[in-house]
This record gives sequence, C-alpha cells and structure tokens, in this order.
Amino acid sequence: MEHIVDNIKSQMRKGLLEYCILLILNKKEAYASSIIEELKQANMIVVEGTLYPLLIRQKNQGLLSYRWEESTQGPPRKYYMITEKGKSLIGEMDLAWQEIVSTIETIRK
Amino acid sequence: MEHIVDNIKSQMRKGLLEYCILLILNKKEAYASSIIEELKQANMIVVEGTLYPLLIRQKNQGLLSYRWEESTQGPPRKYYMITEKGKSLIGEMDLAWQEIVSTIETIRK
DNA sequence: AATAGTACTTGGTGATACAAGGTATTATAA
DNA sequence: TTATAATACCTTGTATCACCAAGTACTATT
Repeated sequence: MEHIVDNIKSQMRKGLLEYCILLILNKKEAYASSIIEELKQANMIVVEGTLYPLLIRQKNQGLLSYRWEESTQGPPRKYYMITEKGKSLIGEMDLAWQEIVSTIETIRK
Repeated sequence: MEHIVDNIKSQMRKGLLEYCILLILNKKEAYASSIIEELKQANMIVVEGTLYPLLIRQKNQGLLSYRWEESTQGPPRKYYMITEKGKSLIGEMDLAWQEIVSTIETIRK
C-alpha cells in the first residue's frame, strides 16, 4: 500500500509546484539548485528533471526572465527572476489556492 | 492569460480529487451524480468523464465497494461506499494534505 | 591528466483530468 | 405506440505534469 501513498503525495503536489516557484522567486531571484534547496527546506522534494523544464515553461510564458552569472564554485548559474506578468499571476494563484483549501474544508465538515 | 489561470486551477486540483471522493464517501455512500453535485456545492467542478474512471480505479484498488440500487427516477444507481482499506488510507491522505498546506505556508513567509 | 563537484538539459514513461461521444433505463408527450 | 427528455453509467483520445535516467559542460582538486 506504500506505493499508493507515495503516488497520492506526488499527485497532490501536481500543479502546486508552479505556484511554489513563483512564490519563491517573488521574494528574490534564484538559480535552480538554490530553488530545489529552498523547497527541500519546506519539506517538498523536487528533482532537477522536474524543475528545469518547469522553469523553461514559465520563462516561455513570460512569467520569468533570467540572466547568467559567473560562479567561483563551478559552471555559470542561470538566475531566474519574476516578471510583472508573473507577479500579477501570483494574485490569481493565491485565490485559486484559497479556493482549494476552502473546498477541502467544506467537504470535510 | 485566462487560459493560463484555468490551467493552473485544473492542475492544482489534480490528485486532490481522489482525496475528496474518499472524504465524501466516508460520510455516507453515494452514486456518481450525487458526488458531482456535492463537489459542485463545495466549489469544485468535476465532469462525469473524470469521475467515473476515478471511482473504478479506487474500487479496483480496494478502497471502495458498490451495490446497485433501483431508482424511481431513471436507471439504476451504482452506490459506492468506502472500505476499511479506504478508511485507513484517509488518515495518510490527511497527513499528506497537512504537509502540503504547511509547505505552502513555509514558502510564503 | 584524471577525478569529483556543480549546474544545466533532454527523452522516455506513467498518471491524471478533460472533451466528446456512446449506451441504457424510465417517464412524459405527441 | 412512437418520440423525446431526463437520468445515469461508461469509454476513447488528448494534453499536461512529474519523475527517472541519462547526457553535456564548466571548475577545482588530486
């Protein structure tokens, strides 16, 4: 039954990751590895193969932009930052999230 | 940009629907159309083509069982009810849901 | 030079939700 | 008696998302 639970956890997070990324980048710009680290701190495990395509998707949607920055510790880093369009979308995502929380509460009672 | 928002809402709900069904059937048995109605009351729009396969899936996983019941208003109804296995899974789903809520709160601050 | 560490990228797979259409039963209207 | 409407169940095809498992590239260390 463990695989069922794991799958549930994975599926529940689906679509929320996108929201999390915008919330993180709304605070300050960051590169992929540091985003993964912050998500891990918040108890959400995400792997590279999930995050990179998502960042590219959001960039192509005009929600993010990025710039390269040299690093003394390895290859250059791609720092992502949120755009105005991204910021305005966060408001709608906040609303969508509140709706979901409220839906679960309604059904539970 | 509206299609982006709609897609976000749809994606955020992904995986939560399964949780909602178990919560609803944990209160009392129900047939598909009545479940859709209850979800709609809770502000979650779900269509038949989504719900029927999901109920069948959960039944095949041993989380639900069902019985047929005649109706005076039309064709017979398939009443679903939660099994012991389903009940024990709800506990784990509650936990997973709490984790997610807590994750979002952590990232937001 | 070779290895280890960091960072970015891509192709294939599985799961879920939705759109659109179909089947079957009962009640009502023509 | 047929036709229509309403209710209820089911299926096929499609899009999206997250994950796994690789691969590429740059820098520092040995």
